[in-house]
Amino acid sequence: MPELVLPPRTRMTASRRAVVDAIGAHEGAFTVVEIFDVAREAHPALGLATAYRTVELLRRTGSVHPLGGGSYVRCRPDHHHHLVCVTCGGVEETELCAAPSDAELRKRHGFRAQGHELDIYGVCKRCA
Amino acid sequence: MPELVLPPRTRMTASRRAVVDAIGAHEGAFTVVEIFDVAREAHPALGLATAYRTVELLRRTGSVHPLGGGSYVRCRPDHHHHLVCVTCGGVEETELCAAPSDAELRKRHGFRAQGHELDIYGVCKRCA
DNA sequence: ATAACTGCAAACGGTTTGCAAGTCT
DNA sequence: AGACTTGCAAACCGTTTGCAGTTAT
Repeated sequence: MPELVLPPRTRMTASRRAVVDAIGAHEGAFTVVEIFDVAREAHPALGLATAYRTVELLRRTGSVHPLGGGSYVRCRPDHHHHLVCVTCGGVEETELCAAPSDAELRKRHGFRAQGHELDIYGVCKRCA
Repeated sequence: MPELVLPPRTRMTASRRAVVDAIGAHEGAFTVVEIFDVAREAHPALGLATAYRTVELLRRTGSVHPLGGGSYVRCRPDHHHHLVCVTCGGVEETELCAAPSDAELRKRHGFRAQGHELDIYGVCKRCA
């Protein structure tokens, strides 16, 4: 289970607890607004700006990863991808990640995604 | 070479030509604003809204694919991904696609992406 | 002739920011 | 006390839309 960690010198307050717990309980990709709606049930005074700020803190520690289009996923320790150089054959790892959203896969294919593997082909820095 | 095709009942005008040509000449991922800037050199009267509308037309025919975060790629005919069911082992294809942007890979890793392969694992519709 | 298309400017919606009040240590 | 955090509302910015004039077929 990946941990959801805040950066140093930050406090775990009731507002942040609500946001972190909502993310921890969520399956698959999420948007800040989705998390906000859930977190507000536990902590009705929560403001949307605080939800955005808390997700940003989690992103800084690498606890969550933006997929683009406003959606995020919790990062898993074993979740990384490969940059394969077509010139020298070298393989490098990257934590950069993007994949079709769970919602889109569900809607278009009835498919419930659990994880993915991504290999990117191109020319590495040394060969460029 | 993937074709850039407009939907039926649409006209190929000078404005659209400029946008389509700019996309055709572009390598890798692009944003609408980037394409707009290039297309406007060929057709200075071009409006930003028309650039957005034209990219949307190309998306409808599957000629380009949104990656999220506002960036797009031209779709290639051989560019599709796999949905692998962890229950029955079946493999389904999808045209849904997302990958880290070329710009991000370049900035973070000095890597020049050319293509990628993506396998998504989960539970298919029949097994759900 | 007429349905499609255009640029413009205003509207929109998600995200960020400034700030004065409140809270944790 | 003092740094950190909050919710609010205003600002921001990329994108979409309404519209009156123009163009392709």
